[in-house]
This record gives sequence, structure tokens and C-alpha cells, in this order.
Amino acid sequence: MQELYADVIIDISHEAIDRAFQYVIPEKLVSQIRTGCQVNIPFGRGNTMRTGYVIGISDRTEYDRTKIKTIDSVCTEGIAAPGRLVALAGWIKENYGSTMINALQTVMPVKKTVRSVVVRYVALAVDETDEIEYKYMKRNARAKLRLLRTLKGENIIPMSKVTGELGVSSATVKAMQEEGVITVTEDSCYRKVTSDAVRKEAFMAPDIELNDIQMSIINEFQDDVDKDVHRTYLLHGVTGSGKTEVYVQCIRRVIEQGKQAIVLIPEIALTYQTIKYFTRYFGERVTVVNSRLSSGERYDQFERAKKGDVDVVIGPRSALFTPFERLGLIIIDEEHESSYKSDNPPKYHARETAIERARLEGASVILGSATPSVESYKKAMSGEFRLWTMDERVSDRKMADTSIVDLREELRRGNRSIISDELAEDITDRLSRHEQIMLFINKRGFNSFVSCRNCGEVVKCPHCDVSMTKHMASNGGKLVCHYCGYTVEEPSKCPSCGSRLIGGYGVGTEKVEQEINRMFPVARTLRMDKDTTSKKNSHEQILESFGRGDADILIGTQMIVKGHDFANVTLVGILLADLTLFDGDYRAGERTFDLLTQAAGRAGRGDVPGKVVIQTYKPDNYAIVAAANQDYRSFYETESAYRSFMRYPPEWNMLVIMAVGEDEEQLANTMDRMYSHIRGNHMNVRHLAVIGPAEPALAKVKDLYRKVLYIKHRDYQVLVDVKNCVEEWLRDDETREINSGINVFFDFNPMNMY
DNA sequence: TTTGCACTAATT
DNA sequence: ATTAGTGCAAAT
Repeated sequence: MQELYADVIIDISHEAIDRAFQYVIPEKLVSQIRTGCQVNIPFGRGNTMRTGYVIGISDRTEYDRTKIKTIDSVCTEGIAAPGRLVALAGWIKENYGSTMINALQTVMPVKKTVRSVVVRYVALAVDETDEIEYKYMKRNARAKLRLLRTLKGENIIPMSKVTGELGVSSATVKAMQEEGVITVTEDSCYRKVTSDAVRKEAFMAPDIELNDIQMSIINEFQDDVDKDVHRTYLLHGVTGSGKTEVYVQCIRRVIEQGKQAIVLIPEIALTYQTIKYFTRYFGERVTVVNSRLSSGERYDQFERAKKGDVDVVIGPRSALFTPFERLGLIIIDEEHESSYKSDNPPKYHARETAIERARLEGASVILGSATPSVESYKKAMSGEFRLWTMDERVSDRKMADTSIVDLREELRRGNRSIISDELAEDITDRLSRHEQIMLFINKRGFNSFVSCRNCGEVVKCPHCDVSMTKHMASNGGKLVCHYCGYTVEEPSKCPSCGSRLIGGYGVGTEKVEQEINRMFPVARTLRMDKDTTSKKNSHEQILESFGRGDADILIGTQMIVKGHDFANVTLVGILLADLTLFDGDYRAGERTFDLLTQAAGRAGRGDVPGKVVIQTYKPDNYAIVAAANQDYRSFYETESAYRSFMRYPPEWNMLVIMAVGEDEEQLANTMDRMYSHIRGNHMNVRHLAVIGPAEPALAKVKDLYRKVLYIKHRDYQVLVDVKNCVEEWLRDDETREINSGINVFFDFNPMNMY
């Protein structure tokens, strides 16, 4: 019989061995070992027993057979949840393309980094040091002596100082520890994640009366839960229709069954408000993970979850991997958000991954959005997802009035400013009534580019092949690259032809603020974009300040649209709705629709009806018109027809293979070879489109050249086959030599075009 | 020549 | 992370 081999990731947190090692699977263990198993294996020169995770099984060796050792045993009390998470990691690796290590690290609660939080201290273990000091001097044990003398003066010092400043190796410390001269102590700290203020409101939820739609949805969910039926539900609810209340009630049903729930929300929505809402219902049985937690703190939360100390975990994408023992429900709020797609490998989508995890563990999934992704809505239409629709606002509040302003018309009338006459009039009106205004423009900076009117040259970043954005500083203009952060002083004459006719074009948030201050000197303005929110908490501070009424007008990029709700905002101005339309990728229409719908949803949440002014050069565009009418269905019909006509997702699937390298010529060579290899291996696959190699819109970032191949096919699995084929080709020794220094990434159904 | 120490390289 | 092997300098 053919001998089988297992790829094992050793449970040691060190970069150099953070890869798979092959082991022989002994015959008697063949039946027990599968991907995700935890095994004991001999490792290293001393063959010390260690644990590891089986991440793959194959029948061929990729290493000298005589040097392959044998698996000792299987860990029987295999921790169930992480075991399944390894299987999930395997699924991620297969479907999104990455190394297993990357996939494992994404999925597993990272022990590696938790170590960094454990602080180790070194202290003297003996009272009398003279004798030992003399002994070390005699033996010329310089490192030991150094440590001993330092300890004499300071009693206790952190390990980092010993290995760093003092230059004493860990081996020496260990030796001294064994001699009994010193002791090493570990100190790990647990920290509370939710603030005291939030905890004070635990279990204080008011009894909200549910409306009929909410009731029927919850009842249906209850029925399914009782029958142990697990599905994916798409909750399509307009802003203010009470989606969160539905989430809470569904979570309750799941907890009653003794199961746990994960709630995913976009990072930007992870605010004090959201946490408070859930804490009111679930008290200290709910916990929060977010990127501001150190990985150690996150590990603590994961451990609490695993032990069963909490029932609900709220967090961004990464919270999906909370190791609950009995997972019952995964909720993804604002499921259309692009932040659910990871932007580094493995580029997994949390929505699809959540559905897979739910399948593996027998749980349900609820996807919620006011503007569902075309992908999800299509599945809801086909019956793959159960569709729940809530199209009424909870307390009968009216939708805002919307007005589309044609900027071409405005220009013809001679208004060259950023603010149309209609919007200006509305602003004046709201200011006089002491109501608040939000102005939205999806570009930060002052001018979006700087060009020369003499020679037409646009100033580009020397590292990135992108035009540079002009920002205003106290000491004049600066040009900033939004991709790598490279900054230069604004040139006074054209760097290419020397002409003085050089100037900035295109409007950003800074320019808008200046213009507003000029037109409405009495108005107090606040600006919110990546530049004003770089500091910790500044995001919340700006929103809170605006909520208190410290300013009349809030100007910002999309982050203001996804922020809080303000009762006093009665006017929302979208200054240039088509900015997102010109992004040039197939999701541009969807992104525009989402942004506009959300922006419109900001107006008129209080008692006063709101108004939305959408300024655009394309007043007839379907996404803009549909958003103005708050008509999701009509948007979906048009968008979905366009997607299938153009062979884009979700009708078709798409794989982008990107290669990155310093040497442009070598890169081109690699991509040509890759193209031929794919073609050669998929000759019999009908309707497989292989496009490229092409230059992406950003052909160079941070001095690294990029080239892409686009692969399209109806069947996702075909794309996975292509990916596997390329991966195998990359592993080949001959190819590896030619491709050295080039990195290849895969992106399935990308969220941004390359 | 022996011994203890610091450092390196490799892990299937 | 662990450890066998290496070279070095002091001790015998």
C-alpha cells in the first residue's frame, strides 16, 4: 500500500520554522489522521516531542524520504473548536489562495503574539554572590558575570534588557537558572475590554415593542431554530427599520439553546453606541474584539469565549474566528461593506467564510444591510438565502426629500464654485434655523492633482505612478502621495517644462472647507477625513463634538456617512456623486449607490424632515437615480443585468493574479510564462477567459512594479483549479529560480480593481 | 590536553 | 524554540 505523508505545522512560534514539515503517517494511525488533527511529533536534532497541526495529507514526498520522521501519536483530547477552525483554514487556503501558514494564522487565536505580552523578569536567587562572582571570573564567563553584576545593583530586571542591552543570550540565562543563581518569573496581565461606563448599563435594555414585521421574522427564525434547521438569511432593511433589534432577539433564541453568537460589524461602526446596545441585553456575557486591542487582549477574549464565559462576541472581520464550542449564529451587519474582504493574503471574504464556518459547525447566518451586495441579493432571489425585507422605518419617520443637481447646468449658468445655487440656498436656510448640515466629498486633501497648463504634465509620485494630491499646511502647499505617504513641497514652477502656469485641480475636503468658510463666514465647520482622524479617538471626538452642536457643518469623506446619527442634521449635501463612478471597476456603480443611499439615510432622523442634495455631472446615471429614489430593487435589476452582460461577478467569477517585483523586465517575463502555463494546462476548459498580462491602474507602488492576469469563468471551482495550477508551477524548482524576488498574490472576485 | 562558554546553523 | 556542533581561550 502507498505510504502516506502529513504536512505538519509545528506549534512553535518562530518565523524560521513557521512552515509545513512532512512526516510519515504510521499505518496504525492512517484512519485517525486527517487535516486539522493535532499530533505529537519528534522535532529537531534532539527529537524532542512537540505538538503540531496536520494541514494536509499527500502520497508523495517533497523532501528526502530518508530524513522524514514518523508521527508519534494523535492528541486525543483534541480541542474541538480549533480543530474545526483548522479545517476552515484549509478551506480558506483552497478557495482564496495563500500559504497554509497564513491561513492558519488568520484563523487561529495567535499564541505567537500573546507571548510578547507575557513579560519575563530575571532576579537573583541567592543572597551571597561573591563566591559565584569569583567562580565566573576564574572561568572567564563574561556574559554570566555581566548579568550577575547588573542583578546585584538592580535586583530585578526585565528579560528584554538582559537579551538586548546586556547582550546575554537566552541559553546563558537558562544555564544560570539551572545553576540556581537566578530565577526567571513570568507576568501576564488580563485586562478588561469594556469600559466601566458600559458595564454599568448591563441588562438595562428597555422593553421595546416590536412591530409586526420584526415579530414575524423573529418567529420564523425561532421555528427554524426549534427544528434545528440552519440557513443563511438576508435581512434587507432600510436605515432605521430596526435591524439591530432583530439581531438581538435572534441571538436570544440561540442563547436559549445553549449556543453562542458572533456579530460582525464594519470596523468603522464599532463604536461605543453599538457596544452599549448589546451590553444592555447581554451584560458581561458579551465581549468585544477590535483592532485596537492588543493581540494578547484579543487572545484573552478568545479564551474566554472558548471556556464558555461569554455568549456573544462583537467585532470586525477577524472576530469571525472566535473559537466558540457551540456556535449557533453568525450575524454580519452591513454585509455589503468592502471591509469584510481581507486586503492581505489570504484575501478571504468574511461573508463567504462565515457561511462555510456555519456549515461546518451547524450554525445559522444572518446578513443584514440596507443596500445588500449584488452577490447576496442574487442568492436571495434564487432561494439560496432566505430573504427578509423590512422597508418601513420604525416610528413612521419619513424618508428625506432628494434633489439631483446637474452640475453641467450649473456651469452653463456661470456658477463655477463647488456649491450649487440650490445647495447654497439650503445651507443658508438651515444655518438660519440652527439646524446642522453634512457635506460629503469622497476625496481628501485640497486639490486631487497638480498639473501644468503649459505642457499638460501631471505631478506624479516618484515611487508609485499615481498623481499626487495637494494638501494645505500652515506653511503653504504640500504634495502627498495617498498610496505611500511620500510628501514634497508644492513646486512653484513645472518640474518638466519650467512654466509657472502650474496649479491644482480637482476638489478635496480641504478645498471644500475653505470654500464654505469663504461663502458662509458665520458657519462653524468641522472637517473629518483620514488627515484629521489619524490620532487615537479623534474619530469619536469629532463626531461627538458635532453631535453636541459645536459646529454647524461637518465636511468629510465617506467616514462621515458611516458614522453616527445626528438628530439635528436636516441637510446632507453630496458634492460630487460621480467621484466613485469613475473608479473604473465593475463595482463602481454599487459603491456609488451604497454611499449615496447611506448619505441620504443620514438626513432627517430626528423630528424634522430632511433633505438630500446630490450634485453630479451624470444626473441620469442609474445608480444615482436609484439612490435618490431610495429604490434598491431598480438598482439591483440594472446592476445585475450589467454584471452578467459584462461577465462580472456574481454571474461570472473572476480571479486576479498579481505579481510584484523590483525588476520590471523579469516581471514581464514571469507573467508571460504564467500565461502560457495556464493556457497550456486548461486547453480543454470551455469559456475560460485569460486576460493579460496587463498593467494594473497602479503599475508601481512603493518602487515595486505590478502586473496582473485576469481569469474569468462562470464556475468558481475552475478558478480554484487555475490557482492551484499556478501555485504548483510556482513551487517548481526551475520556475522558482527564474521567479526569485517576485511575489504572487491571488484575489478572487476583488473588491477593488487593479 | 581538557573544559566551559558563546555562538551558529538547522530543524521534515 | 531547541539543541548538537563549532571554535576559542583559560585552566590543568
